Amino acid sequence: MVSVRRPARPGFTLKQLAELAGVHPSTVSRALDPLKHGLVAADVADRIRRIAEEHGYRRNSVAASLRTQRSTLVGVLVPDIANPVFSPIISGITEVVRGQGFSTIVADTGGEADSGLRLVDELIARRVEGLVLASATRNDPVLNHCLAEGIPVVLVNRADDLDRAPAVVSDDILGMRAAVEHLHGLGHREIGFVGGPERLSTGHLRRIGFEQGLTDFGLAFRPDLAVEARAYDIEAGRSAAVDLMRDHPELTAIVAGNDLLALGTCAAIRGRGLTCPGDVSVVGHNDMPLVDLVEPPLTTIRIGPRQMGHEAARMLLSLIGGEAVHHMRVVLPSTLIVRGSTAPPNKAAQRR
Amino acid sequence: MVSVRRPARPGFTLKQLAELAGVHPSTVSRALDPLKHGLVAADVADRIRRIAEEHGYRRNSVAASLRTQRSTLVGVLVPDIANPVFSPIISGITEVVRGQGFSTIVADTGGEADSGLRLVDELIARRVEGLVLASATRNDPVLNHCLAEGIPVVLVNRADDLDRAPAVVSDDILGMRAAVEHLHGLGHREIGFVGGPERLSTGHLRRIGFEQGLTDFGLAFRPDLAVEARAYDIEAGRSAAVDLMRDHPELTAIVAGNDLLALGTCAAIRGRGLTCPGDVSVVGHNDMPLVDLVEPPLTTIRIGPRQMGHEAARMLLSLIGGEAVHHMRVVLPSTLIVRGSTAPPNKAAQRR
DNA sequence: CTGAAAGCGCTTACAG
DNA sequence: CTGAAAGCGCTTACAG
Repeated sequence: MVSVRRPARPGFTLKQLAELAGVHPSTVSRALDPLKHGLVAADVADRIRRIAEEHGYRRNSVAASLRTQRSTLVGVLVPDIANPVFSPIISGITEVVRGQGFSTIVADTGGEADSGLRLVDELIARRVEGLVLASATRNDPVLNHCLAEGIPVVLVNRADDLDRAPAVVSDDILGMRAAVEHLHGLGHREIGFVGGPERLSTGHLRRIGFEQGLTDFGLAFRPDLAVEARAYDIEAGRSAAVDLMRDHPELTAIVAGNDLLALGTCAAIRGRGLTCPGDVSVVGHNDMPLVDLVEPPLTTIRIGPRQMGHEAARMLLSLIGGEAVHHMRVVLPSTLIVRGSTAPPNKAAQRR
Repeated sequence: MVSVRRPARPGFTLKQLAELAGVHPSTVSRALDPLKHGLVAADVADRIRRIAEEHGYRRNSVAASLRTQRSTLVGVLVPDIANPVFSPIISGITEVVRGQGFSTIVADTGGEADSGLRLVDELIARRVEGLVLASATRNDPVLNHCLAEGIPVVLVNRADDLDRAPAVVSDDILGMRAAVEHLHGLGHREIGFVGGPERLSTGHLRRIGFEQGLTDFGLAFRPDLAVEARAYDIEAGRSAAVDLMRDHPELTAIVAGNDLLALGTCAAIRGRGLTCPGDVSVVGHNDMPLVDLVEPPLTTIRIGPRQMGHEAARMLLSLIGGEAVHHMRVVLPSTLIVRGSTAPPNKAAQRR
């Protein structure tokens, strides 16, 4: 069972503990520090720890932080904590930094740069030792600010255009090429793209990947085959897909920039009185929870958000430790997961 | 556009700023404190702020915290940050406390009491001023610990059996009664329950609500009509529903303790070669994202997790401010959302 | 192995 | 309106 500690005695400080133990505060400090209690005679250290326990001593890490100039705190900025892509990233980061005694402060920018800047200032005032930005745009004012402040910073899921900070991302380009390859293999030749915002590296690179995919298989790319949704959500995806299919009724397949855009695309397909995958196949990206249970179950590109968090945290800890980071962009592989939203093209649809 | 501040000068302290301005540090402290700069001559205050800006002064809130004995930090414990029920709760809490200058540290217990205790100790060492527990069981060791430590604490989503701490929850009982009412109205008379763990207030109260629902409509409750899933996830729901339907093939409807259990129940129904809602209707709880898009779209009870977060944060701030809290349990209403997973009973099914 | 001293960077009650 | 002093609770280089 769970051991319940002696209740805290409010205002019981290290100094008082030292008096009780009949030693100097510095000895108490050493005895209580796992890295230093070797410097103290074993019996003394034991006695101090026993008294600390009996009296419910609680170390004040605010005071320790001020003295050591280290907060053992890292900040994480996400554009939307409720977006299921970010929660495993956050967990992954926390898991790794906890191992080094760090805690994580998570802040939600709501996707707004102004709010991001305010939050970063607040985190800096709290002396966080480093920052992970999951919210970065391709040229991010918040990243500019962090760089100007000289605080260790790592990007995750999204990268900077100029690689001014290390980033851990999934292979956006290869993922979308795999999507096109899959559709081409099924026999599709008229393939469109509903992408995320171009100001985000994921929006930009996944579109590039789509284009490369077409080229890989000798299909002509024309700019109007790719539309840009104004946000990564279902409604923006639906709206963009409506436009795309209005201009391109010949399409038998659509690659989407993420799963929510894909779900919006499915809605747009139904809105035209068509079916997915009967008339139009759809591929998403991310493999977020429950997309295996929607109708039709979504074919998508699975990424490893938790691993991205792990890797980003490891890089941040290196940076904090003053080590050089050797890779400015760590690209994790992703996998095509084939489900029910893709099928060979319907001949009738092709004649439409 | 976004204004970029002068870069921080590392190690530039209030004392140095005071020297530059030719005033005493205490005057700088006052000039920079929005609540106190009225105490300083306007021209002096302006000059100080200008110099602070020019030199990239950054207040060290660690030092301020030590001096004032206030961290303006609150902690939030969740059992699983990746569970979409908790993200809006976290957002809601953060939104409210930010307004009072607080930041939020989120910690993920993974549902384990030991881990929760460790995390709470860490948060207390960081001198968080209060804690929101979204992870509480009906008799929670972590809550015991917080109570023993005397730290302000509020529960959210889940309550303590003895109401030893204020809690903000949705109306678990009424929600499940509404589910039964809906099914009864469709004509169902053989209704079962797949509930969450009884050690959680949601698991316990929703089952009670189910039982009351049966009684409301003159249907006999027998204990074996309700099974307990070992966790709030799809697989546990499936497994529990398999057992329930094996023992009760006559059921034409199943109420589930949350949406994931409901999705598991749907899987179990398909596993028996039956259909939902053709053979068995299913009702969930929470209305989590995407359950409107699964097949069949889930009939469920919608709660307001963000509002729960708001309310919990307001209560915590009151507690921190030393005010009395008048309601030990704030119960927010929930709403039945009817979708495709419920339909009138199939006569053939009833004869099975 | 232990102690004495200094100091991390702020804020605030007190005095003038 | 401003200054001087004290102190929040730790840690660590230095001395012995």
